[in-house]
Amino acid sequence: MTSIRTRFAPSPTGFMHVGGVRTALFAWLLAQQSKKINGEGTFILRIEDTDKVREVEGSIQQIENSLKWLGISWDEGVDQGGPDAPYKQSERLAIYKEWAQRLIDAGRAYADPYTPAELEAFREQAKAEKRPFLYRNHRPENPPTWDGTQPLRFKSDPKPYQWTDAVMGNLSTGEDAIDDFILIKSDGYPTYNFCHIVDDAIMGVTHVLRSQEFISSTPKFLNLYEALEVERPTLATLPFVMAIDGKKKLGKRDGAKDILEYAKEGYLPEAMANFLATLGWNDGTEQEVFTVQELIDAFTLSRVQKSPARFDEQRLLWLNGQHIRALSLDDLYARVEDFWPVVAKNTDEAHKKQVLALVQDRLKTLADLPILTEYFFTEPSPDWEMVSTNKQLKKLNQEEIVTLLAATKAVIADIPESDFVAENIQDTLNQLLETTGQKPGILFSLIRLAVSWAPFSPALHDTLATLGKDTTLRRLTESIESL
RNA sequence: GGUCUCAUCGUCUAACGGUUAGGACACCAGGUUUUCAUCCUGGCAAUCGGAGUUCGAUUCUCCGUGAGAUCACCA
Repeated sequence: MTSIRTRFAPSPTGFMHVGGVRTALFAWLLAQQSKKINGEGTFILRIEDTDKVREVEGSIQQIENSLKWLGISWDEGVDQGGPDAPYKQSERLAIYKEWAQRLIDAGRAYADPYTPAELEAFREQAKAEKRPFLYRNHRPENPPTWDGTQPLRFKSDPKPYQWTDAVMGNLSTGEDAIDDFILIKSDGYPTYNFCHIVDDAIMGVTHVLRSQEFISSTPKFLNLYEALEVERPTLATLPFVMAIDGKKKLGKRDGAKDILEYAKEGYLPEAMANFLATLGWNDGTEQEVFTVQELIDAFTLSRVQKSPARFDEQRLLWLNGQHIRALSLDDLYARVEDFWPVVAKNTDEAHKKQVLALVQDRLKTLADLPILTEYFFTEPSPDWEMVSTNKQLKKLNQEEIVTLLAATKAVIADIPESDFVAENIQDTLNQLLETTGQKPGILFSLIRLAVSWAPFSPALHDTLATLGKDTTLRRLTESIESL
């Protein structure tokens, strides 16, 4: 494998959604793989800001933050430079002008003399005659010298194309797909169609990954590569990521979320990377859960799916749980810093870690932490409806409840402070089961509610051990008194 | 409308032309002495339709059908 150079080239028009991030991820994986195999591999972050109208303030920062969150770093790019700096297209206008001049000199570009109204008339005429509109059918015979105030058009060489796409396989089109498109707009900025090809050539990009919507523009690009006499990179067209319920491609207008929203919702970046990578790609084995390193090793363009995939949040949620459980306690602790319930604010690290260990298996997202742990940090309010609506406990009358809780208090109080650990508590409670003649479903459920007043909690003996002897006794007392 | 692309369980997918069409998510049932979750076991569930090629098509070809993309001085 030769050394791979890939790039991610977003336009700064807002936040990043999952579709865009997946394209970046695949390109990055390819570069990392190349780095690993032969020591060389480059991932470039280039900003395509040639549409000043659609540009959104702060987008570049947002894009960088999104990539960083996912663990994607770039070797060359806007904020850190590189051999082909600048990496912002609005700062490269002179380069595009120079390349455009080459095309003009070679007779492959000309000034567009028509007004927008005239163009519109051509279009309507074509529509009325039910034939496709092609600008080249109206190519002016003696175009004016280009002075930068008119758009500069590519003089295309229409012909059928056949090419191989690294994902889609063999593709072909007829000559109708080729037209005289605009290279440089009348505002002096180049179009995407032109400048991305120039930049990819200058930057030595070997693999161009982009989403499916560009597939029908590819023949135009092929035509331009020839006119520019530059080598064509490997083209890889990724299928769309579709909206969850609909059949439309996932876009900002169709409810696509900012990737950073998922961070706020408690998703792990490695889970998101795993999810995005396996959305439309698999390594041919039955492995479902991948670390980022495993993805780097296993990724191949040839195994990317040709058909669009739907964004399945259930699967993302499951993967997130898998990755949370794979974390060491210390690592998890570092990640949940912003997710503790506010009442845990002044709790010491040791206790928080103890609680965290108990709920690690129960977290689907980091944001589940408060509901799972709040009662460890603050006194819960007794809610006897939880007992009266419980299908096992509702048979108990008030007297029985008091008797059982009082008995529990007594045996708990008998455990020496220094022996108040899960194992001993379990033994004690098991004995209590025998002396009271109760089933675990009744006695344990009652105790669990009396000390936590939570809809669910970890194993009872673990919960009590973590609460500590004093707290356990206090809550039992409070619960009895509140009855 | 022109051009182009795609098509296996509800979803994500596996299957060098030969498999009882496999796995995962979700869902359902059972188990792990309370709950929730984890974990384990089992269950439900698919090759868009029609021709052809072949001893044999999920797989190759053609025609339909369905879905999507694109036809900008947006990227």
